[in-house]
Amino acid sequence: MRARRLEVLVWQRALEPFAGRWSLPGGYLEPVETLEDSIRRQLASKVDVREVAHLEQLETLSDPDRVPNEWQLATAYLGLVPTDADPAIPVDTAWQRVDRLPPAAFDHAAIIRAGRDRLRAKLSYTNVAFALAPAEFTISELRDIYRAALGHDVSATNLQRVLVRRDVLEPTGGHRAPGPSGGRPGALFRFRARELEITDQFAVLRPPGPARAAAS
Amino acid sequence: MRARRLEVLVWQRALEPFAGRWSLPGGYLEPVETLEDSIRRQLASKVDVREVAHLEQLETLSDPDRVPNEWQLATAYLGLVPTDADPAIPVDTAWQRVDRLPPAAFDHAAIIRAGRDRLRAKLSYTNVAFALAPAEFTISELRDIYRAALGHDVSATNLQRVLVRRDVLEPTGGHRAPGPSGGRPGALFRFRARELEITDQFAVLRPPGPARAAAS
DNA sequence: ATGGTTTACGACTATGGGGCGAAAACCTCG
DNA sequence: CGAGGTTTTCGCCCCATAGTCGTAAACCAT
Repeated sequence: MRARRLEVLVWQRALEPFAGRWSLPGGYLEPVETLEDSIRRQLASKVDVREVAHLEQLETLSDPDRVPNEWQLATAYLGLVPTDADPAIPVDTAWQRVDRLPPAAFDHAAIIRAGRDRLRAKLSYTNVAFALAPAEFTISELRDIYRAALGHDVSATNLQRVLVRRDVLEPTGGHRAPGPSGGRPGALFRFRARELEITDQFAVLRPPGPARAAAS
Repeated sequence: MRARRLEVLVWQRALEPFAGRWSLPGGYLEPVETLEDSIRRQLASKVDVREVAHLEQLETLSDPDRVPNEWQLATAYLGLVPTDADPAIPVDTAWQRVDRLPPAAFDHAAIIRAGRDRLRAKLSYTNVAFALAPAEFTISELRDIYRAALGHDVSATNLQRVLVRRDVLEPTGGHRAPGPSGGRPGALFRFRARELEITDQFAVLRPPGPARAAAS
């Protein structure tokens, strides 16, 4: 999230193929390391992004034509960085708006779309947003994040009610001072957990029985 | 689905490592082919399964220790076969119950669990069941499939209502003759589509607006 | 104090799944 | 041919949860 927009970190290729086009950060898997270790290594060395709050595998691409004159497999990962993190990035890299992406190299446009879709879906039934939000935030700020990621407006009332009921959000007790134009100060919230949790309530055709356990 | 049970097709390894333990069918990626092509080739040649109604990528495993004395990556796929398909399988292969799996080789037990979980989740918000069900079936038969895959009982009333409302099921008009113990003949249904479709109704925090389109 | 702005909260509505019981449609047996 | 048993179907009601809206609360500036 940058400037209330969902953005990707990409770098502009200097060499052929696809010189001048934008490419996702990445690199070769070294022996002997895990894919995830490799990703973290690439990010740390090439673009200095250590604040990755969430990392998950998207898909392994194997189309023989995805790289010209070469047969190259790639495993794409989705990595999320909080809004308040502002990593130093090399000169040839930049944050680009996901919804107005300049021409991308290889199949990276499709990967980015897949990542965006995965994020959108998971915003509905998980607490992934913890990986985009800062430690504390008001509902309005969180609303901006959801709006940018989902691509449409979101009701603040609803957002708060849903996330609090699901126990993914909790109030910190603090309040944020209002802006220059005044207004009631917003209550601060935080994510109860800062790792992926799934809300299982979406399972349909549930097991029978007199309702699920409820704390007294 | 075999005998009202969710089962996996595995083969018993003859050689070390893991001699005697059960292993998922698979093999090496040949140059130059897609991962999916490779899977289909392996299945067709090694175990003669051509009736795979649905095939989707699960995950790529890269733990350096997943194969002893060797560094081997693997991409796991989930493949589903309808109940009425009964492929000829080699002597060293067998269908094994997923919920009572004999000792598996490598990390295959985890893969099988991941596949089962993916299937369970998708039964809730997609029409994957088309890949398990025969062309026509009664609600009771479909109920058996859901029960076996989900691991718990399912209400037939609910199953029908939900799937028909979502427009994933449609009546064929035919009826199945009752069994030896009598009973009302069940109406036959079919899946409207025989490829993966997602029910988007689960998106929470929907875009605002005066309800979504409704056919007049 | 007044008006403008932002946030919070309660009340109402809509949607869709779960549970249950009665009715329908078939069997077998006397 | 009727009675009893079995399986399927269907309608009705309940409840959980999300979406909408209006009003009150809490702040600013003038």
